[in-house]
Amino acid sequence: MKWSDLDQDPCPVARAMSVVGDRWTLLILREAFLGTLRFDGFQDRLGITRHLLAERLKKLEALGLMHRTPYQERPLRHEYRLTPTGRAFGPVMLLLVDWATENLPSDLPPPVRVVSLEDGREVDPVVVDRATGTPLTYETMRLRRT
Amino acid sequence: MKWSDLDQDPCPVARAMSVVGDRWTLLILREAFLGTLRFDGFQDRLGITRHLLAERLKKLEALGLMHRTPYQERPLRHEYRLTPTGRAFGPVMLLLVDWATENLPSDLPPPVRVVSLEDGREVDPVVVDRATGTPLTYETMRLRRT
DNA sequence: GTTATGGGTTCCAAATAGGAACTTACTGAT
DNA sequence: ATCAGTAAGTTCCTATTTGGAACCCATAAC
Repeated sequence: MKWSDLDQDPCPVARAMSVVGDRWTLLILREAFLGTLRFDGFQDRLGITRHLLAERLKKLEALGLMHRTPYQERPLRHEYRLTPTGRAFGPVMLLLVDWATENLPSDLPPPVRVVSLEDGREVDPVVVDRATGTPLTYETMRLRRT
Repeated sequence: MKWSDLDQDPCPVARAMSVVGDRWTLLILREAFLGTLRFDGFQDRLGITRHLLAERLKKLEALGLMHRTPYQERPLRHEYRLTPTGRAFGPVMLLLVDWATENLPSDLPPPVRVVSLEDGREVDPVVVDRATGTPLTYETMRLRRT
């Protein structure tokens, strides 16, 4: 299997990995969700090399998670924003944060949290089935080959 | 930032990336959720090199997502199973599958799906707040630096 | 004794990542 | 007019990871 063709794989897990399986990409998305818009903003926050940052942003644009739009001309400068596809990744990011917080221990307090826009309180996510409302966990569901 | 220290980072997104940010690891977890138990089972299914598979399994064991137990002695042979931490990754995997299916198009039908153990029907996941039941999307929540 | 099975390790080439300097196109200050 | 600064990259070179194949070991089966 070639890494570069992973985004064409029929398996959604493989296509998801073409996004989150690249070094740095998840952190770039974190910054985007936190409101970072510009190339140097990502670079300063993450300490990623400019070279890789340019590549990752290009790939995220190609995959449709981010888009680049000019915020000024002369000199031409662009900003990077999440597309609807990128924003739809929000719940996945939330679940990743929740899972890592609960399952990969750290002695330092987390420098980010997810808050409700309604009341500003930290959210406590649970995945349920849309139709029945049943919580979906390893105990109530299975991945199956079709 | 050193890649090898990512699992010690105070940010849960960084710690999550230490799991899903390695090449192959998400696919290894997919196979584990599908029921694969043995080294050669993973290797046959994925076409990963034995070298990398051994490394990834070691890392997943070290991070606490999988554990290795003997299923026979003479000759000693082990199988790999998800730990509670690994099984807790189930809802994240489910959300990743759902997001990729909806947002990263493929012309071929997906070779896996997630079904309910109760009625066998394909699940339709939605993330809600445990206390209020409010759906959690980009429109109702934000990641914040603390 | 030879072949097969399961679970690895070793070796080397190829691809990817990291670090630093360089480039382009301006703006604003001296 | 020159110099420093800003924003967004690109280039070059080295270090680390990955990919591919072969090799190793213990045992069982033919």
